Amino acid sequence: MFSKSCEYGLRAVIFIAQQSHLGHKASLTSISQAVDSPPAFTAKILQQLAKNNLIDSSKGPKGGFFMAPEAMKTLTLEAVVTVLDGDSIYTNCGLGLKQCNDKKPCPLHFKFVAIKEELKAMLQNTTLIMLVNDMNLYRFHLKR
Amino acid sequence: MFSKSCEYGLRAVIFIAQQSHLGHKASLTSISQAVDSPPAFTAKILQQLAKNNLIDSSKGPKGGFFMAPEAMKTLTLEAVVTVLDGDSIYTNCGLGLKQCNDKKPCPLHFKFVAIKEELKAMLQNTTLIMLVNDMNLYRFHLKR
DNA sequence: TTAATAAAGGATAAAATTGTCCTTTATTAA
DNA sequence: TTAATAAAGGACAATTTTATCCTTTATTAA
Repeated sequence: MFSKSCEYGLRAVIFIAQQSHLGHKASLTSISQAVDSPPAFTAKILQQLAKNNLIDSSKGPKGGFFMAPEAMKTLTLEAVVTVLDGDSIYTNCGLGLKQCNDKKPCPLHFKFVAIKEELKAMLQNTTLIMLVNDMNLYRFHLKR
Repeated sequence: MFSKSCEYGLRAVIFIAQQSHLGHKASLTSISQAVDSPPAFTAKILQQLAKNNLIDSSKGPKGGFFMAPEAMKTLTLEAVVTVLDGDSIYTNCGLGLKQCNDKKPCPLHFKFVAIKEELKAMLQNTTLIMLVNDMNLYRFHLKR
């Protein structure tokens, strides 16, 4: 479904949101341990997210990755996925046709549209603060 | 969503079904032209499908790939996807956790379950004969 | 102002996926 | 029985994705 980059990125962002909600910055080391992802590879992913302003970062001692409380309310999973994997999951043809739409559809076009819309809606409607709140109510996991 | 192998494979199988419904065998050359896929690569995919008995093949002049009318009624897209990509799309965790289920879920587990079930149902409920019939009623495309 | 800390960034490396080429095997028809 | 045809199969090549390592830059606190 998603690339490894995107899987690690989503897990990392959720962890960062959780920590930020507690008033803590998260270091690369703490993140890759918390979500069980390769540190150096995770660093690249976090760089990308920071460059696109989905998360904040600061260098030096007491530095790390974090999110403003405001950002947590507006940042959606869809934004994270779009930065890391592009919008191909929502927009691309299920059979891989370059041009596939209502006017010129593949045989599965109309069957896929509904599913892809649902996926997109789910990701668009889920903000990081929602997940942080969920995780305070229930035991959810970010590793293994 | 699907691998290239699976995209090509699905397109090829649909074309083969279409041709078989007309009483024709489809050669590798005709298939890769009809669905715009790399011939040698497509050959490997068709080999896999034939070895798993999703399609039939015969060598020599007048040979090619084909499906029995019976098979067309029972073969589903899900079977094709499972042979080429495995069941990871339906079963794997959206965040890439090795163990993610109702008892030990990731934060997105319950949100993903519905979507993955819908995708699986769609593929399971779509037989090749259905698509062949659809394509006789409406102009659907298998290339570009 | 220096030492320590931590992210940013560049250069590679490993692995997986995608893709090609060539030989072998089976089948058909002349 | 031979020549032509077409899939099967093996070996290899290119590309993309995943992953690592090392240097640079910024920040903090002593």
